[in-house]
Amino acid sequence: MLLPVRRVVFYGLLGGVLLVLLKVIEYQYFVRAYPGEVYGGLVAAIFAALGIYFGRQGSRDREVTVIKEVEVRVPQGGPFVLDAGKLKELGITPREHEILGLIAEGLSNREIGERLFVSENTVKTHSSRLFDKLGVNRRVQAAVKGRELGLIP
Amino acid sequence: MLLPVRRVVFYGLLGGVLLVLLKVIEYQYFVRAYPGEVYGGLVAAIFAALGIYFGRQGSRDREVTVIKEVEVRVPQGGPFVLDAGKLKELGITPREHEILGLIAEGLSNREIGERLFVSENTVKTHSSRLFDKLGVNRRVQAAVKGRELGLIP
DNA sequence: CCGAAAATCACCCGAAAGTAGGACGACCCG
DNA sequence: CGGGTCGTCCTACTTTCGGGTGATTTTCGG
Repeated sequence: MLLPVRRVVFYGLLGGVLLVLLKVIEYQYFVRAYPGEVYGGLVAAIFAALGIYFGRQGSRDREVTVIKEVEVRVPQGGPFVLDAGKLKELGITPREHEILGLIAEGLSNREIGERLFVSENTVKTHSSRLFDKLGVNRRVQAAVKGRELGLIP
Repeated sequence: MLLPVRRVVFYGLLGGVLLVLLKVIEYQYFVRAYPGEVYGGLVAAIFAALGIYFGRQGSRDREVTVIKEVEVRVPQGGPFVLDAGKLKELGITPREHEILGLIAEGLSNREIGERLFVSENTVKTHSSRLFDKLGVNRRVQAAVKGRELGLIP
């Protein structure tokens, strides 16, 4: 979109050009052949059209900013540092650790399997062993404990 | 805002009135006193102004919805403060909130029922409605979202 | 290269979780 | 009073989880 000032200038120039143009053809046959009302009407129509065009142009992308606030809550509190020692201490393998993270995000075994391109059965095996190592028997508890131990954010 | 059809009609009528008006004053002194260019310029200016005005009118309330992401950092270091507004906003009842907390602790439905001295079925009903209100369909997701929204520690 | 650890997959079965619908009493409020 | 919300409980059904057992394949360090 052009700047308002520029448009005004452009508009003025265009108007001038048109007036000149009309004045030129005026001496041809137009105005002589038809009464003054046609002349006025023609000018009126042209400028009305131009006015509408530029008027719209000027307000085309005027934004009525409707603030649709989407809260992105960031549970901050310092950057997460993984407790690698705890992992080794509990004998948790990388794969199991990965699955722990996905469990804590609320994914089902099926979804985890799809994301990691393995079968649901595999996920179950991993999570089962993970639960053993964490000493829990439910995935929510695994998530809680994993967070407590600093294994996941 | 007027309807497009209506505006066109109104516009046409207004144009006619103006033409008539001009024709009337034409026989007074205006056109006789000034050359035809002034006449044309006048009409042009008037209609250009009208065009701009109505052009803008037509596109006045077109709104562009801008989605603004507002990051809200949840204070995590300090003591937990419950976001009671969120509770009301989501229509979560006290009982449902209570159950959300127990779910996030890793309790099973049966255990929750025992702790609250209600049947497991009741817990299921509550949690089911809770999931609806939170827009989730698994208890782990409920726990995650509940924490994100500041509903639980 | 060999073996242990890790990762993969399968099958079964019971328990838990979740879905869908209805029902009923308590309470509050216009 | 009627209507709305809340809490409670139920049946019936489907899906997901968790536990157990066993087996094959990858990977990687010694």
